[in-house]
Amino acid sequence: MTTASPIAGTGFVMALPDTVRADLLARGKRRYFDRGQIIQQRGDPAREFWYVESGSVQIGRYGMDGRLTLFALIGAGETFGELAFLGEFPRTVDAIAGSDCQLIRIGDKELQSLMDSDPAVTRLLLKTMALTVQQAFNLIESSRNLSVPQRLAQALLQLCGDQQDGARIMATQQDLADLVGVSRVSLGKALAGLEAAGMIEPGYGFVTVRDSSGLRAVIGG
Amino acid sequence: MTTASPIAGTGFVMALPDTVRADLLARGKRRYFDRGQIIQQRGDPAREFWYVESGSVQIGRYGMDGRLTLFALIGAGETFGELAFLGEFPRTVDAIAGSDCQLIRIGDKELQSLMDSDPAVTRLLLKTMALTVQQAFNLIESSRNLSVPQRLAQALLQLCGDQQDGARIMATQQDLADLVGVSRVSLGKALAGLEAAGMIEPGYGFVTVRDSSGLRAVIGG
DNA sequence: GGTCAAATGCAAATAAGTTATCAATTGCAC
DNA sequence: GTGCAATTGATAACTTATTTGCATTTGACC
Repeated sequence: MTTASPIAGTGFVMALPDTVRADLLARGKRRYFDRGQIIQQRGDPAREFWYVESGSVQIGRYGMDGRLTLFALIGAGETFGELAFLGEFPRTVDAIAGSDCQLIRIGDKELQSLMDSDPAVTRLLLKTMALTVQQAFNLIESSRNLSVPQRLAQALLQLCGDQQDGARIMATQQDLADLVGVSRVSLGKALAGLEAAGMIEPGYGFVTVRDSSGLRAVIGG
Repeated sequence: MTTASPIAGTGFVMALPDTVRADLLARGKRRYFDRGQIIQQRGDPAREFWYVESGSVQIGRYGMDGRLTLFALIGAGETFGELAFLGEFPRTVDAIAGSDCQLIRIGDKELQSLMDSDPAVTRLLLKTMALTVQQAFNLIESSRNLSVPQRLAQALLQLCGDQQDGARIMATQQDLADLVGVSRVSLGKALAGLEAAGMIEPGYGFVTVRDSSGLRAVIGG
């Protein structure tokens, strides 16, 4: 599973110095969640944030009508939940395990230890959060000005991260539809279009990226 | 002019302790911008952020095709530009004076002095940014799940802030359309709907809010 | 008060996306 | 292999919003 999130998930931990990161991962408490299990809900007190060691997590909001507004698919190596934690307010988004997954909990104690081992951590957090806001702006802008195929291309590129062509994105069409913010029907059409252009190959529960530069071209023009 | 921004503008300065704020406002350097004048552009180095003393500022992105994606209308008492400044990256949004306005510049020196006079400022900044992200999420969610009249009601409520009924929002229908993210035609229809319900009165270059609780009801159901 | 640009109002044609169904396919568990 | 649930494919009616073009109104300025 290789994912890089559009927003809400960050490479904060990845950006840490090697020794600091190793120390964190060695000492952090691991927790396991089964697919579909709720990790956090809106309104919960934010006593920690999470590092995803394996598996994937869906970040979004489940409306009272069952509607899902998905903000991000968080993959291995990324963190989530630092916003409410650092902002000291209750969770404003729901998090659900997208697959069986293994997380490392970072609470006050661990964060303090992090800050002690590297004074630049505070600065890094600030930057990380500023970046998150920018990505949120990008999401708003693209949802207003780009067509569905363009937004899909954008989402696919973000999900396959730095991977070269051939990356397999583990997400159903419904997942992608929720992420892009359209119906499954519309997403299916967009997928078919990109497939016809030879840029991707849809599978059962996954999508394989064949021509990432082609996807970039779709967004551009 | 009374505006409270949907996102990108914050009450950071307003949240400061009285004496600290007074000190900042007394010592900060004022700059004046004429309506339509460019305050900052994407790509500019971010050497400061701004406090709006009077007037209003439009925050958004002007696409190469002339399209505008408006993220916020910043009014008096709010700040903007802290994201790129604190994140230490170039501006990612354009800022244009929405009316003749008077700003106070806060650069490294002023921020340092702020932090010296109140150690809680860093924490406050972090919270401020986390809140901004939440507001961005709200914007994304509502643009996906709410109808145009609902989004318009939401935008109007945010723009009139804590004002009681009777608040006059200085914004053209085109401004509102850019902010809500729809065409002027669609916005006009939504406005007409709210007017028919007696909640607002459209004017020439402004909108008067007559029944803010009615607007809230529109969003809710 | 006359002029002019900005802002608003209006209508038809067009485009885009959604909802609601139902059928076909895939892959896992037994 | 056989069931079975999850996923994908496909279609049609419907709703919503956009685009385009032009007419009208408003308010500032001379």
